Amino acid sequence: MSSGFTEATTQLLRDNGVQVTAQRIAILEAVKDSPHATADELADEVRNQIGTISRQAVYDSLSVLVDKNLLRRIQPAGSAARYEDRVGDNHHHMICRDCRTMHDVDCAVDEVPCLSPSASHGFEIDEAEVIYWGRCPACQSQ
Amino acid sequence: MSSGFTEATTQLLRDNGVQVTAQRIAILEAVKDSPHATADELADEVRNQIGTISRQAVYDSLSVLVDKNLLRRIQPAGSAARYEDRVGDNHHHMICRDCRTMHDVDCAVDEVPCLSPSASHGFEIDEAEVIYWGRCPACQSQ
DNA sequence: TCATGATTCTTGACAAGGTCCAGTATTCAT
DNA sequence: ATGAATACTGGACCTTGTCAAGAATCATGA
Repeated sequence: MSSGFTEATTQLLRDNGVQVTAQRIAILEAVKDSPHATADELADEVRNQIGTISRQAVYDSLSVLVDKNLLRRIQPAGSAARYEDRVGDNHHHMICRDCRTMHDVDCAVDEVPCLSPSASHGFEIDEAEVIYWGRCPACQSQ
Repeated sequence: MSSGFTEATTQLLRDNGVQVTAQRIAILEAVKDSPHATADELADEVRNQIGTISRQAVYDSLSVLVDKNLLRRIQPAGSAARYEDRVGDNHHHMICRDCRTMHDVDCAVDEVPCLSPSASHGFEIDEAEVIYWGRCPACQSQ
């Protein structure tokens, strides 16, 4: 948005060994501005900022940023992948079945139990993804 | 498969207010035979049993059966929807990042905590979906 | 500051997984 | 047995995402 933001974002990319391009800066800032947006929504937002971007560049940038752990990808059942910049903590999501609104939720039982299923079958588990499904207050009152 | 199975399946459909058709019986039995299969895989299996079925009928049947709670749909990131007939208990899944094998896992912390996020934001939660991501023993030893 | 090579972006084709629609066939209740 | 309700078929279509080849951009050393 402002050049101040852009500068910080540039530094963030550099610090993480990601080549700096206008597209990547714009994508990263778009995700910050609207967490839980889809690739398509982000593309639209970026076009408002820098005029134009190809679909492929959106997907490429998002992949790189997810790989470098600057973004997190969430892929709820029945909808396109969504992205957020809140990384490094073990938080989960709550999604409304009707309007698909997504909210962040802190880990229910304090991080460790989240990674401990009752029987691991020899699996080496690195992530426990939790999604709470239900109805948001707005949709309940209808 | 055998007519004995078919009869039981017929009854199950009737008991749940689902109109009985050859396609639905075949779908339901295919899911029993191969849990965690995709719609496409199930279609193939059904074709082996009853000769032919349209793609649409597969999707329609699966939707009805999921709605009536005779099947459960699981939609892990990066792969097509999968179906299982183990319904009514609160079990979760563990998926190998490499080979995508899916295993059932009983609820980690005993059902109740699973449905209790730390802050519900007014949501009325009806399901906590948990997916453990990691690597299966086979893929670890490579 | 500029040339240079490496990386990234654009464009267009393609694929998987689902959905929509109109017409036909089946099932169920009377 | 028959008609109304429901389900199935086949084909077109949409969305989300990937692949590939050439053009543009970025980072580095001189």
